[in-house]
Amino acid sequence: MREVLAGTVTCHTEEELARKLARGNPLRVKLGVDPSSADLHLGHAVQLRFLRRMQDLGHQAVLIIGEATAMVGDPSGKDKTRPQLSRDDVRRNADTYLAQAALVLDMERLEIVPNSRWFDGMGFMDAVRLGASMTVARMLERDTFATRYKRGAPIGIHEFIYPLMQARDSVEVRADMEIGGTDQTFNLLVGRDLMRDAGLEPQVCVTLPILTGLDGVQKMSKSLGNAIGLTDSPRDMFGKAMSVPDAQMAEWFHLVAGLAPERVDELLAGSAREAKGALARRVVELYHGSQAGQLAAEEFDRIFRDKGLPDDIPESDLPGELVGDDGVWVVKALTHLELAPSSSAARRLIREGGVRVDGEKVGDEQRRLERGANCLLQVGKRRFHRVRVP
RNA sequence: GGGGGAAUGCCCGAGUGGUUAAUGGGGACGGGCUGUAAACCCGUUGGCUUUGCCUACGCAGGUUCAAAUCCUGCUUCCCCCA
Repeated sequence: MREVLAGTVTCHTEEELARKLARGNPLRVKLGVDPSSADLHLGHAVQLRFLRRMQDLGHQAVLIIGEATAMVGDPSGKDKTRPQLSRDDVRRNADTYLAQAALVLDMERLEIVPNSRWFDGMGFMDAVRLGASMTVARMLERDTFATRYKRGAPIGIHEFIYPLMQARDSVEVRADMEIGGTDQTFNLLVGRDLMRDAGLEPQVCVTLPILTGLDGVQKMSKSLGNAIGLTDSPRDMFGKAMSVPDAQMAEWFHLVAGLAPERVDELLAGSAREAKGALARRVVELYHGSQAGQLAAEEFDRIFRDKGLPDDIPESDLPGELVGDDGVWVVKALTHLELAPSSSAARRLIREGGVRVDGEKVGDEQRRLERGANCLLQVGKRRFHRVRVP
């Protein structure tokens, strides 16, 4: 029991969990994921890691791929309506999603179920019946709906359906436990109601903490640009982890590092710089192996402490059409390489002294790279690109 | 079904006929400081080979020498009444 609940926020209810565990059968632990975006980040990993722990404790993990629900869009924690995705988007996302989940879960012992399996077959009247199991008043109790309603922001009817669909999944897979972030509490609890209605023993609902993003303020989310993706390169992971605010370190250690609590206390008691280095290294190790962690740490020191160069600077040849008699205009090179979004922006960067060629600041917006040159472009402190001019 | 209000740049939000890519804040980016932290300081933040030109204030038209600002229609959202 203690092992199961370590690191969780709430559990509805602990008594029921104890009862289920006491029977000695493996629990069916459900996690629903909406492949609304293809990339998983450390925030998702908090839940995946919990699921993995349950697997290691001998329980059956059930991963629901929300093919149907993703097309509706989960209103949780959103202050506006989410876009609805097409089936193709969803399918495509689901594949990459699973590949990334494999970084954490034991895929051999994972039950993967798309919820389109039952929703595709449902008729309109079935959906109406599903709707009858919930009241508007209860929906409006929800924080996200309440605030949106009060503020006069739109709420689509389909958004009321979402929790019911998620709950229906629990009935279909006969979940013993469903896990989710704390923002999922309501959705998880609806699952209990529907299971009871269906004559099943209600699932236990376990909520997990929501990881704060790199900005230290908002929850980690790709669209907010404050996320570390599970497939980020070791260097990016390390660098991003180093930029986590100090105040967030303890949280990150607990939620993403998976280190022994004594070790965490020890690190936090020491120098902040060292502790964060250990955290960053740990993150890389988890997803790229211990050697990568070591290398990333060394490289980081070299680039940022010793102001050196990274190992693998991307290289490319500039296309011939950019080359004039006097070579390639730096501004064009920057936009072509996507080191700047537009040539106006590239000019600005030059003006601000943020562009270097072979380590030297470019002072002239008209600066060219000579024909046949092979030089190192740098934008800001961390973006490098080596180019050959034909 | 009737009445009223709103729509501005990445976001929030000023601006209600004329020195204007459009006050302010947030975010982001660049520079300085540093531990790629925080705090702080400075700068930038529509596009274009940029003394200039082009495109922008929901969409489409119109009035005017001149419109984000006025008029008409449309779209979307909100509120009140039914």
